[in-house]
Amino acid sequence: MAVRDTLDVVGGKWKLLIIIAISSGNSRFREIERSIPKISSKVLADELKELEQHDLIKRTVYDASPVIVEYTVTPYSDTLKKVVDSMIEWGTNHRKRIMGKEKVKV
Amino acid sequence: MAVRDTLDVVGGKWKLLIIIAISSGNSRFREIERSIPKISSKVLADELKELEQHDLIKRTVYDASPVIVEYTVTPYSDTLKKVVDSMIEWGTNHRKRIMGKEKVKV
DNA sequence: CAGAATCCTTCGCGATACTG
DNA sequence: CAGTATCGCGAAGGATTCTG
Repeated sequence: MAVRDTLDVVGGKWKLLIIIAISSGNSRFREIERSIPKISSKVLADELKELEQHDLIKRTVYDASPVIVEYTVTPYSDTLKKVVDSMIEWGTNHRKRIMGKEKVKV
Repeated sequence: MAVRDTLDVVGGKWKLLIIIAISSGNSRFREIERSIPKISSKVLADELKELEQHDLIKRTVYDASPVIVEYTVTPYSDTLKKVVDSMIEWGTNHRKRIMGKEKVKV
């Protein structure tokens, strides 16, 4: 099933959030880490590797001192736009729905 | 973040697959279980409860002997259509890309 | 800063058996 | 059939420390 394939690549707790963070302008490791609440550096490092293997992000090392590493999204990750946008839309709407309900529901 | 809200509700390994299974015409517990490879009855039971709490599926008990229980998707679950469709589309394309190794261009 | 290494905890998920 | 009850593994995730 196709949905399963998608979940295998961008499922889990962090991957889409990381892609969003990078595409929002956070390119440095610490920037990404700070922009995602509650993520640890170990988890971030692990996830970045997987995303790079799937060609969804690109890691570039600049030979400075100290060394500078930049993460950017790849053109391929743009194909996830529909997925991300639909999830943003649904989540936004769902939050409104929950908010409106709690004053009526027990 | 909105995506996080969406992941909290339909994230994880099974929830979207269950919704798809039910909306595809599987309404009985064992039908759903059989239509989703590798899922166990415990996991299915747990997930069904959560989905019902989020008003994404409806559980109806018919007083027969033996008792008949039917699961159906709710109108609210239709709002997930965009999410599901975009994931099906992406997963399908991604599989082609993996198979063709570079043949499928973005 | 950008991670690697290590250790530890949580719990999602699974296998099996059993009940009404 | 439609679940529940246990038991428990393994992996995801977390905390801390350390290195270049």
